Amino acid sequence: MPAVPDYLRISNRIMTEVESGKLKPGEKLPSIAQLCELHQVGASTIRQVFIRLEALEVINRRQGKGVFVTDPKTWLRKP
Amino acid sequence: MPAVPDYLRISNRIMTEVESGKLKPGEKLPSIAQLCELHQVGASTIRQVFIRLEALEVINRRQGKGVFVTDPKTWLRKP
DNA sequence: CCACATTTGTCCGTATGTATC
DNA sequence: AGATACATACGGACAAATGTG
Repeated sequence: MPAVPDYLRISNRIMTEVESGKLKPGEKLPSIAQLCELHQVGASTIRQVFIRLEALEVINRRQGKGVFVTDPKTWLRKP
Repeated sequence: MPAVPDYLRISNRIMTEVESGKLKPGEKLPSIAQLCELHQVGASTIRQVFIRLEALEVINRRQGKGVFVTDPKTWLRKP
């Protein structure tokens, strides 16, 4: 078993990319299908990523439109 | 379709029960099988609940042992 | 208005692995 | 060894919102 499961690895990677400026607030993430292809995982795994990132307020999901990145300043994190 | 999906409804319910004292910090949640029975959902839905609650640091999952509640004071929330 | 494609949303069942008791 | 319980991932089915023509 991997030390870090896919859904956590991908979540952390996305958060890092936003913090580094590679992904900017307001920007739309690739579609689920594209993320599946990119990370070589199933759609259900991407869904776990989204549930986690949404809980932390890192992303904003809009049915039919896409998934958008928020500003790191609004993320939920430890004090 | 329900205004609030199962995984959110159940997540919120658990958080409310901890805040109200019905569930105490350190306490073990019912098993996945029991939660499925209790809420009449599949195990995959309970998993979504756990992923969300873990992101918010409301629970602590320990493989083979169980899922334990944390103290509301340590939860991630909006300032 | 309608038809269609795209995209996200939700839920389920199953297979397999790993830790604990 | 066996039972229990959590962990991860996958694929399928259907719903709902959006945009385009």
